[in-house]
Amino acid sequence: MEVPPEEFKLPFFKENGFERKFCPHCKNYYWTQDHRRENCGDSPCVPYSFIGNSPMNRRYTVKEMREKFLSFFELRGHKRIAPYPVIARWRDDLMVTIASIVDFQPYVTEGILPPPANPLVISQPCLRFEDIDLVGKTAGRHLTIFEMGGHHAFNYKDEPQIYWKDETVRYHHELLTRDLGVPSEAVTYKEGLWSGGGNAGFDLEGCVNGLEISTLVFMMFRIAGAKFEPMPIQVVDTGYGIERWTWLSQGSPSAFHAIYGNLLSEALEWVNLETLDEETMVKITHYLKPQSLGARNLKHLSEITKIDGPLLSSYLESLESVYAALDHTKSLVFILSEGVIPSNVREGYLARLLYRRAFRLMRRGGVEDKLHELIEGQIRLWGNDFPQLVKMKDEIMESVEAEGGKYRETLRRGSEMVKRMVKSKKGGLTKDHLIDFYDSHGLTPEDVKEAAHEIGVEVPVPEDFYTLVARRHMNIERQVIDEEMANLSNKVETMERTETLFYSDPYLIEFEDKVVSVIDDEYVILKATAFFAEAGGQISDRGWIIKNLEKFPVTDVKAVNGVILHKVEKAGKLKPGDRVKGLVDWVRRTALMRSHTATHIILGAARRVVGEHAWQAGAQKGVERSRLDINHFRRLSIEQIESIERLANQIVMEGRAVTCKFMPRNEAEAEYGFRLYQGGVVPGREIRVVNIADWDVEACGGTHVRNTSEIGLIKITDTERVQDGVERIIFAVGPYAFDEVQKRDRILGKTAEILGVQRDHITKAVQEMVNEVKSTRQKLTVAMRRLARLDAEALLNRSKKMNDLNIIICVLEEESNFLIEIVNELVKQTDKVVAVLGSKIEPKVIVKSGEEAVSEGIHAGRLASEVAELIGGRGGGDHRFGQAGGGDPKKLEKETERVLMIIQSMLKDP
RNA sequence: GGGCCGGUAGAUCAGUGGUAUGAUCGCCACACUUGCAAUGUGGAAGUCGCGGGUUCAAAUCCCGCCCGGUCCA
Repeated sequence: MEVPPEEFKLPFFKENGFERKFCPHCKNYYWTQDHRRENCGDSPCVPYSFIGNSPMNRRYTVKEMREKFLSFFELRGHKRIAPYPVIARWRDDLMVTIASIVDFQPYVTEGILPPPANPLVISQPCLRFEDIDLVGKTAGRHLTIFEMGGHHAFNYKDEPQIYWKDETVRYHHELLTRDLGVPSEAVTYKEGLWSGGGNAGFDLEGCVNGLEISTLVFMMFRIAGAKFEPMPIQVVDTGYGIERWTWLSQGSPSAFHAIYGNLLSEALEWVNLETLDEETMVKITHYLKPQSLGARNLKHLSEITKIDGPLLSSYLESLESVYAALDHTKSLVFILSEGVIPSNVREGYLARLLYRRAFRLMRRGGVEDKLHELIEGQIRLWGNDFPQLVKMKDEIMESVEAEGGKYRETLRRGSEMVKRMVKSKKGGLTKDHLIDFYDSHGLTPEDVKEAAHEIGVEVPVPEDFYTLVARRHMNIERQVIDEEMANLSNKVETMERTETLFYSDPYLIEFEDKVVSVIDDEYVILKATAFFAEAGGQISDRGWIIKNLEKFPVTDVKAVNGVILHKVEKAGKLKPGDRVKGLVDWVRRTALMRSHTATHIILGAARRVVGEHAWQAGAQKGVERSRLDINHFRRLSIEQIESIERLANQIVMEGRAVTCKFMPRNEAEAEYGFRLYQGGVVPGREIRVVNIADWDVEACGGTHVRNTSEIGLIKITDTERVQDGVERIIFAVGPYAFDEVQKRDRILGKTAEILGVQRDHITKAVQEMVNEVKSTRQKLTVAMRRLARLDAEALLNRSKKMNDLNIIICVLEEESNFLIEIVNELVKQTDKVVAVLGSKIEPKVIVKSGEEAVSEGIHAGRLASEVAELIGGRGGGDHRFGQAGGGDPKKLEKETERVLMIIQSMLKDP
């Protein structure tokens, strides 16, 4: 979409002599006061000119710049808002907070909720992974984590405007030029279109001396599929890159110098780069590009820095690595501080990706042992401004240790695999092998190269490696649409929402009502209902709808767009307007209420036992069994499980009050924080908050008991690892928990009875018995072998002679396994033997040819095949050993002569 | 959530339809040694992840499940 030429004809530009010009490099329009200017002022159209030459009036740290920004807008009527988490748990369309406006989407931007203040100002840590490959290569223009300073104004129709384009640009210009001293002519405003998080609008990008420092978005569209629709409100959505402003103020060789200060110096020392003086770094900065430096550029840079080519190359690589490692570890600590566990799914994968990349970057310089020190350094550096980091420090470090162990294990296993592969493949490794190693085993081409190098084999790495990997992953996304739900959704579109009696009184069993509608002779809709529809992992109620004296079983209950549908047997007999009675299956419902409250209690207990990172990763509340999945980086130990169980039951015994109430989303978040969203995103302006006194608070739409004592008993029956980083706790409640305890007791009792020992001695008795069985099995094997030897001797004595070979053909009353033992014993005694042994017990014939017999031409497999034909079966094998089956081995007795003839014919002429 | 790789002795793994005489490390015993280590000799150790199917015959082929790893959203 093109920016309309009139879009930014602002009074501010006119008053101050700004002119709209066209940038021939990037083909964008921009506004400037400098009439001789020939470019938009953003890189790469123009090189950085602020490095070593800051246009600002003093140097700022990130903290100072953030404060400068926030207080500037505070003084101008904006309310300062605390930052939101970097993991966007309140959204189901985004994993991470990519911009400050994300905090207010979609409820505020859709006009459903009021903003926390209007206008407001915030400095929001944001994560972006699109350009992760460029981090470090561009001196800090690309980062995975940055703070976005945003001042936002929300303008509603029919209400006085807070402010819009003109005032936004005035604020920006004032802060930049008057407060920070940047010459007004140095500032350009480039026109563009920004979209993200479901909204879009035209924008102006503020640039100074080659650096884009802000994006001023005037959000007025909602993105619906491929179309832009107007939004109900107009939102000033600004993004000030706090780190870039800081960089600009310092004019330092890279943004990393400005952001990390001493932590960067420390890291540079690790890789012996502390000797690089600032002047040299500045020279180098201009050569840091996304693409690798060509030979000519390298030569040129080598001349101006007076550093040897190869040495310079290694400096550049180390510098990029240190830069990127700093960025990645900062991202990592922010993500981990919010309870994310590195794993192979969703946000866990982002944490793993960051850890592994950082590890590899550090390893390039041989300093991967310093990685955890660097991570601690990040917590120290940012902990003052973001106390969550300090609070979670121990958990972060523990999680990092666990992840480090896993990665080292992956590398160890991988390098062994590479070495084996290299040894077995004489032709060397191909591109496909490299891709396989990466895709299936997490080894980068560098890892493979290194492992192969250790055993003296060189592996070429293709330039376009990651493109090849990406190509392999290109496939069409399949979209599964629930047709039934879509169909129902259409049919209830115009209906009123059903009144939810189960919220006003969760203990209501029986109610009277009128049928509103019947859909497809299957679903009955009432005006109000006490039947709970499946939601939040709680399965639906069952029960009956009664008309006159006829009972109609309710087999399922669904909620579609707030309309509750009762799936009723023989629903066709019910008509709109019928007076009916609803009766909820109370045994089932009580069990579900107990399970649901118990789930919250166990989650609270798990958090206290394993740590704050124990977020709910999923849950299902059933009648007999329920389960709760939690985030954790290790298997739960027996002790931890017992502690969780003990704590949970303590809460049950204490009889704590459980309250459920609807609260405005803003208030609930302010009071309880984002931990509310354990069960995932909860839609709506008002959310239902379930509070177990001083134990656990969650946004939840389920039915709960009024007091924890009603649960009676919680028994954890099992835990399992659902996937990396997720532990599943399976439990039973109330009578089902009691049943479970009795059942276990019964099993123990029965076991003790069978063993004939007291319960306390079961373990010992079983151990002894297992030992006994093992030794008996050994003795049996020995005895069988001895028997087989005796049989072998006897058979050999009765054998027929052919040439110098002993021929044995007979049918025995033995299983084929034992026949195999016999023939093995036979060849131990002489290699001049051919044996064809049939079994009377199963349809099997075993054929064995001793080594001497083999060399004389007897092929056991072929013999087995021919014998099989005689007895009506099939068979085969190799030259030493054959077996046949399927026919009747007893026929062998009558066919002895024929078998002898076959053997005769196989013999080579002497 | 999807793709890919894997599951065989305590550990790491060979084993592409025909007897698990499996390999290395570790373990045990004995020998050598003042002792340890090293070495030598011998030995123990396996429901081939689970369930079905195909076949005369399956660790091996097919299907389903479970578990682990890994890449990508």
